[in-house]
Amino acid sequence: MSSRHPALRLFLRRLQQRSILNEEEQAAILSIKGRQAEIEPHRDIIRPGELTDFSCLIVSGFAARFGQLDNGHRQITAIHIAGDMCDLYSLMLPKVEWALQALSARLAILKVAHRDLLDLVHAYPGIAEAFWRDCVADGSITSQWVVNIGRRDARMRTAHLFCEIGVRMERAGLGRRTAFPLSAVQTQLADALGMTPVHMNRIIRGLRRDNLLIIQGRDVQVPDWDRLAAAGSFDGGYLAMDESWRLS
Amino acid sequence: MSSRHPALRLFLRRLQQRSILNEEEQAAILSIKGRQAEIEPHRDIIRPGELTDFSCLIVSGFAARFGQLDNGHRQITAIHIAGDMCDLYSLMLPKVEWALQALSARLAILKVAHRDLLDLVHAYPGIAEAFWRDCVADGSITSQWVVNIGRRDARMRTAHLFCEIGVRMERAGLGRRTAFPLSAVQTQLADALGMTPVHMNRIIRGLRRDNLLIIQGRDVQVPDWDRLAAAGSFDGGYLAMDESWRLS
DNA sequence: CGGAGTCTTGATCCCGTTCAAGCAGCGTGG
DNA sequence: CCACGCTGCTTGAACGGGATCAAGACTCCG
Repeated sequence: MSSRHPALRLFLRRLQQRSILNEEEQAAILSIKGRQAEIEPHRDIIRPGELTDFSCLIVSGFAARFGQLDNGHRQITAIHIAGDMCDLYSLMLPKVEWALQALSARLAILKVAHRDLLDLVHAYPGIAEAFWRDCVADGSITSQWVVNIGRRDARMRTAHLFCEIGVRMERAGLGRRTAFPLSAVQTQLADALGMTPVHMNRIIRGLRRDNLLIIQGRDVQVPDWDRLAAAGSFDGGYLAMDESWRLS
Repeated sequence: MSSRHPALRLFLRRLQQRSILNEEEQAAILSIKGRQAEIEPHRDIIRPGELTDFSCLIVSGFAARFGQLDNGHRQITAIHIAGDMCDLYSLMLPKVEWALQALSARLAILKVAHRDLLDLVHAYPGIAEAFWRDCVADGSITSQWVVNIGRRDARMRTAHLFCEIGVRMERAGLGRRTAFPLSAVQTQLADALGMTPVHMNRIIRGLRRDNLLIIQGRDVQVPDWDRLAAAGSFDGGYLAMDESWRLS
């Protein structure tokens, strides 16, 4: 049990980038109660087919939403960073269809009961709208992934993903878009981009050779943002994170 | 101006498949006012970058959400059928990032002012939740598309898409999953599945040769549903259309 | 020191693209 | 009535991006 958990500040900050919340609503968000848990890598937080009664706020680390195929292949459909309430949608559709899994070692989450979230939603219309809006933004990102995987070649795809993560990390206050931590192995990036680990490796090597990316252990650096953005023809509008949203 | 428009009945039916609405809320949905319009094919209903103040309820025909790339390539990220309020998400993020376009000739829509929808949302919490839930379901479908395009080969992908459309048409009361109208040309299906029109043609020919699909003009028939579903390893759970959702 | 996981590299193969052309249906206009 | 042009469907041939198979190298850790 914890109140005013640091992750709640991140979460509130996230919501406020897209929605306006009054004092009372802000306080209500910050007083959300949850149970913290550490998740080991490759361990499912949520298994598809289950009926859930909680959502997961990421405290630190990375998590991903997985789709799984009969033949054992997996496809990541979303990557979540600290401050994301990564399965907020399960509040509306508690029978989840997607596995949620730690991307990296050292994933810490805060499990928040649906009951508590629903109470918030019913008591504060502004919070309901903010949650709804965040679910829509999540969908916008997923749509962009469809475009990315469907119509861009491997190199563009990869550059685009690094741009997206960079911008999201920066806006979350977890780094700069040109320098941020990313603890995901190449196999997982491949699963996110719909390609094989071998090819993922070659593409990343290429990006490093061309000095578009510098990757050292868990740290990513972008020497020249504009060139990387051009290589991925990245336009962050779909992230719905600039101020133009702030109209009720 | 119209009230109790037939499309509103479809829309209400859609909402009620996922959410519980009381009498008053049902009546409120049915009394939504809108301006009907006929859209020509290849004409944008909504252009990306615009600020919208209305949403589109499809009366008849098909519409699609498009992502566009610098090189002119397009990727469809969602297909909408009659009864879909196809850009409900713009209610929360009025600055749209996606083009919305007629997929077929003979698309009729009902333009509904955001103002009216927001009034409904504020007056009836049940409607707000139903709208929110539908946005989440839309996101679930988009996630499935990521899996489909990212990890399935062309034949599976195609079979999967036909299964999805079949089930959605059936649930909307617009046909049976084994026999439904679909007015989309092969080029557009290719844009939805991230492939070239030429290859799309070959795959469809293959499915017809194997008697998995019968396509005559605008009508699709599925001689053996189970075989088609197997060919696409289709499991409709992600559509969130069975009754298990009906818990508030 | 051995083993597991990750990164790296090479060789070969194939699914899907690309380029190109022919064909069928259909509305339009001479 | 046929010629035409347009749009969508179909087919062939050749190419290439990414997959697949296989093995070696590095790092971390027990």
